[in-house]
Amino acid sequence: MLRGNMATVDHSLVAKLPLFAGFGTEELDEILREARSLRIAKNRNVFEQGEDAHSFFVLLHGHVRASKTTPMGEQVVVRYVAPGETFGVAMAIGLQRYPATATAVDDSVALAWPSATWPRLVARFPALAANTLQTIGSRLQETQTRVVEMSTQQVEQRVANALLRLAKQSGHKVEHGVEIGFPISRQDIAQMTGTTLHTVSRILSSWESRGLVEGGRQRIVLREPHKLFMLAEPSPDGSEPPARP
Amino acid sequence: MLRGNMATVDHSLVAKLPLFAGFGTEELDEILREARSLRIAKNRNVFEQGEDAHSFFVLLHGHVRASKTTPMGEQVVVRYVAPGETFGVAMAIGLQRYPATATAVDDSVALAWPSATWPRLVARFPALAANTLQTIGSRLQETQTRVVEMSTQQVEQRVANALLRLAKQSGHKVEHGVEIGFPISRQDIAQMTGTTLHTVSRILSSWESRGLVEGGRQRIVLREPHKLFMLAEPSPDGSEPPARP
DNA sequence: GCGGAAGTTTGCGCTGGCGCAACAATGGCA
DNA sequence: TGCCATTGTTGCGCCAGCGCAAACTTCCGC
Repeated sequence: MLRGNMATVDHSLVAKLPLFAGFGTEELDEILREARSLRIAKNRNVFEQGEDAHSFFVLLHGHVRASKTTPMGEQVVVRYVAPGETFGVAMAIGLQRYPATATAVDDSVALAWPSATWPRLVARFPALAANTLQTIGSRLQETQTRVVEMSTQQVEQRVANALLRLAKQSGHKVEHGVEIGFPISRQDIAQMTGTTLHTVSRILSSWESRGLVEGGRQRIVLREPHKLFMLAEPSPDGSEPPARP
Repeated sequence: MLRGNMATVDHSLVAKLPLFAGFGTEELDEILREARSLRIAKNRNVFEQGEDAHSFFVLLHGHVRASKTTPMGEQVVVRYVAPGETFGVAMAIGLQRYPATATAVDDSVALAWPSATWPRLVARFPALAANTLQTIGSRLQETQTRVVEMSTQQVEQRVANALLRLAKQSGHKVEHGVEIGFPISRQDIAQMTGTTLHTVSRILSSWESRGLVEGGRQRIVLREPHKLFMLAEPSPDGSEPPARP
């Protein structure tokens, strides 16, 4: 079954989504009635950069990578979407087209609303706009943090930060540490941190030899998150002179 | 006069702000009644990173720089605020504290609302949330563009892009080109592009010798915006192989 | 008009990380 | 089971841009 109606969706799960914070059962039903659910097979695109923003989504299962391609053909990973998060909300922020490509990195399931329903839903449930504002605000924060890191940190620190963030978002405990909950290549990490897969590979190799992480094909386990954290965090020990007195 | 009521503010100007798009005169009055206007002398902070987010602002005159300081004491310029733009909207996106420091780079005037009024205003005028959503969405776009640039471009291209953006936002025509409309140092540009003031200085010197720009103390005139644009734009001529086939 | 602070320019040497290249390991699929 | 495509590893040389340092210029306050 590729598409279904909402009767098949776990209601108690949907009710917990940030997007629907503060909504009652009836309101929820009214909103969900407009959505369809869809499966996305691993490595398929949900939508592509530049495409008309026909729908917005909430991810229910799986993981989705949002990436941008430059005119030169280089790719940059914008973020990974975890279950419960919204994506493709271009229309809500005033865009006619998707600014990035969304690719399932695992078999995934999402709810989809036609973008055209957004204005009506917002008019009827103003809290939707407020909730989305919080979400987009958080994303802005994260993106700015990334800019700061890229401006001030070395590659090794950036990679450490990226992995810690992924582990926090989508990590699950395994025998010897925390494993990133979806397939991710050296290339992907490079595209998240503004470096090359070669450099990422070297860094991970070095970490592996020190017992900090354990790697595999598209697979990373953090064995010593605390040590990684120390690597990531530039210690403000020696008092740096403020640049602008 | 440091603080005044709204009677002194040019009404036709305020009515054009994106934040108040679609508002009628009476609604506008009701909102403006809650604001106070304030002057900020050049080089004074409107608020500081980490400080309690007591107010949000709309800039009426002047220019404000938003910057973040890392634990190591390094500064990164997040953006420059031009007249008409909102800033310090931390509360609206769910933050208790300002995530950055706002500094007037010129004598400036702003409207200020206590953050506590935001929930009430939004409840009364849902369009406020929608408008703010658009604004924050645009900012997210810009910040992501910056991430992409920092990931894929050389320093020279990034500086060119930064200057072109500043010129578009706050440039005014002068005899021999377009001048950035506020004082900006090499250091500032370095902090916008993730490099050092030395490198920026070298680049600008090189450009100046080629007649592309004209520099001065805290002053930059773009004499050949089009040539700068060509420098900034990585030409996708030779077809680059797509990284992810 | 003078002195000092802030901003800018420029030379020099060094290095983090990139680009290239070759090879190895892994997993999917026939 | 064996082949092939994808992904990962590693050595080597190079260079864009950083860090340091010194000198110069402009502006501002006294």
